[in-house]
Amino acid sequence: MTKAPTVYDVAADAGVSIATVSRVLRRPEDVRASTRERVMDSVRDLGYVPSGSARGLAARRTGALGLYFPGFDAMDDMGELSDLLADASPSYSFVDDVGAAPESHQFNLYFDEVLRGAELEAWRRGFALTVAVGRGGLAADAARDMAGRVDGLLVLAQSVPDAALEQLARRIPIVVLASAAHSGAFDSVTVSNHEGMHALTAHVIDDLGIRDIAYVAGPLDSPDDNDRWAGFESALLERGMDPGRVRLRRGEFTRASGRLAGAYLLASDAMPKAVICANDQMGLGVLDALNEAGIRVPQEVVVTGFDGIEAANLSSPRLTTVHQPMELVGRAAIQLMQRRLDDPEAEPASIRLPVKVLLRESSEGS
Amino acid sequence: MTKAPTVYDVAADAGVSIATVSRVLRRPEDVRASTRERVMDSVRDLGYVPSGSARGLAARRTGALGLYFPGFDAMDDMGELSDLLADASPSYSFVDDVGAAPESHQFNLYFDEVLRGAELEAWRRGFALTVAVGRGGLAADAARDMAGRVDGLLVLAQSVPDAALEQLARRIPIVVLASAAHSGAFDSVTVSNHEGMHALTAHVIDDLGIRDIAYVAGPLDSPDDNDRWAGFESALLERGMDPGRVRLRRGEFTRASGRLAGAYLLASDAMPKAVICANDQMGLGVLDALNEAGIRVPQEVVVTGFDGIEAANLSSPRLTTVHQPMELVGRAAIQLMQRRLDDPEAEPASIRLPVKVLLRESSEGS
DNA sequence: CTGAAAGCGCTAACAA
DNA sequence: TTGTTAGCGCTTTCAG
Repeated sequence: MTKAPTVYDVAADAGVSIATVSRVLRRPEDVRASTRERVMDSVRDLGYVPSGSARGLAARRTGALGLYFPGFDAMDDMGELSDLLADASPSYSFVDDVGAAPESHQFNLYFDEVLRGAELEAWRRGFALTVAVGRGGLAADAARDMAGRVDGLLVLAQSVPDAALEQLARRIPIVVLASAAHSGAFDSVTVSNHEGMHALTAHVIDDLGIRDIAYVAGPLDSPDDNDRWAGFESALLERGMDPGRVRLRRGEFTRASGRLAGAYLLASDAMPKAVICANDQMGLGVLDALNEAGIRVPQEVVVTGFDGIEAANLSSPRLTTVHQPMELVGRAAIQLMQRRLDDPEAEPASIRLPVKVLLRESSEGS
Repeated sequence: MTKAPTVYDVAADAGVSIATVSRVLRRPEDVRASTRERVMDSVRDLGYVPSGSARGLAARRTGALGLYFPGFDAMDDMGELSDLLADASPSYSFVDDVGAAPESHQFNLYFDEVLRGAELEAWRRGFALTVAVGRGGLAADAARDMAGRVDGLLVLAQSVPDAALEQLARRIPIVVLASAAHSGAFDSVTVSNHEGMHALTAHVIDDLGIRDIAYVAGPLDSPDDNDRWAGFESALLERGMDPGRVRLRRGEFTRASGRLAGAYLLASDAMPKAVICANDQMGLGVLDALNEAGIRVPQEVVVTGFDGIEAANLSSPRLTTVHQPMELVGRAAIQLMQRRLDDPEAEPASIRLPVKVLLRESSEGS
């Protein structure tokens, strides 16, 4: 790390001007082959690495896109680095984990997959991807900082205050994920929550012939939850059923709250023939409660989830669910961003991605 | 997106010099309160967002760290954006998923968790995190591009050719993840693969009293696999057992290859009393094979994995395994980076993180 | 095809 | 405490 070589060093070494060095790197075909090779040799010899900052400043584009998410749960603090370096801790330990059943936070999975899709698509288009996860009340600041270093920002719905978002939008393009709310102002990507739940509900009623249904909803302030309920509701209404008479439990989108909901239903006079849950975690929780009570799924009760997380595929019975293409959400968002970067004047567009109803053992059983 | 305001605009609006604007943003306490407020008002009014590039260029630090990983599996191509915008596709579809059992790629999980840890720790220290996943042969180029835009680079072992890495190291600090190979030259973070496997093996032999053991290894070129085998081997040697006589199967770290290994063992004359696998995926595959054959685990055969992925916690029976703290790997790497940034002359350090042997139903059963 | 020169927007001495 | 003034390293006309 002596002193990073610059265009000047390369130019001097190759006996050309800095403009030529720049050209060789950006538009090689505009430079005579012999010159180009001379420059490339110098680049290699000196170990030249172009400064992203300088390039970004001069070209007025950073070549990076940003992905901003609201925060995860708080995490355990880890030991200080000094301890680790001192090798003070044992290199392994035993844990009696028999009977345990830790819960992974659903939000992480969502983030992971969206990120993966965004990263892939960004890479294919030659962008770097910078990620940030907001914590506490500094969302606006963090987002602003990020906005200063990227060419465009992908933001998960509700992770940044609206006012701040509009401010940022004056500087760089914004694409909002998982929210049609802003659809007038921003490009956005959503999934067919409503349609998916509607289709699943219709299947349960029409194909399985079940009309005695309980619904396990999520938090009131979740747009996803609202959309899903609306899809459920409309399916009932279309069939002349009264949504108001459905046994409704509200959970926190967690497995624990699903288990609670399941317990509640078990304690009631009669179990419904189907329990439709607003997400997989809660569906798995209901499954837990039912399994423990010895109720057979799906013979006695059908259970369904929503999201299509991996765990829903590993439960017994495997959980029927509606899969949302999280990875595609990330990819589509980048595509939208590219479009806007290419044509800043385009009308704000909204992509709604299709979902897949995955019929599995928790509803289709013998 | 009319025209992004700059320090000059803010300065003019607030009636101060650009230096003062800069100060208000960087070291607010060096500016008189009244002035500071005047500037802040202008910042707000104009919607000023500092340019990361300009800042990075002038300060010679970008405030970002990079995380570079080797590529995932190829991904399906998605429809073109135009199709999605045209809303040509149905908003949902049904899939008969009964009996299916898709496999998720273990590597993704690893990446996700390391990333999460790195992001958290970076954020706490005021760094942005830029991620890149290498594909194909362009690893060196991608890494170089990244190196130009960050203050330090975290690189997963073997994701970048050694020669390229050394070149980059002349420009910015490098921290290598999951490899002690480079330990002389770079800061690095590893986990106690050897010790973990050793401890697990010792448990099987000493506590469970099993000496008839089969081993399912991973690919030959995996450093992780080598370390784990070495741990296994040493445990045997210490007890006067001959590793050469162990039934050894080599898999691809995938569930499918584990299932194959299981089938092979089933077809042999006599099943061993324990099958120790070099990772969880293969352990789960072995479990699959045994379950299908009606062999009781752990009563007839004990099965163990390595990694501690979520799926190993959801299988039946739940898989005994050695958990590696992937999230901590990410966090520790950032801590090491910080240390080097603070003191470029420090000796290269290597952190080895402890693992946890998780004893679960696949080994501890009644 | 190549060179000269003018910035890009900000930070950091150094003065005042 | 605040202003002046150099650059930071690169891209990009515009000439030649």
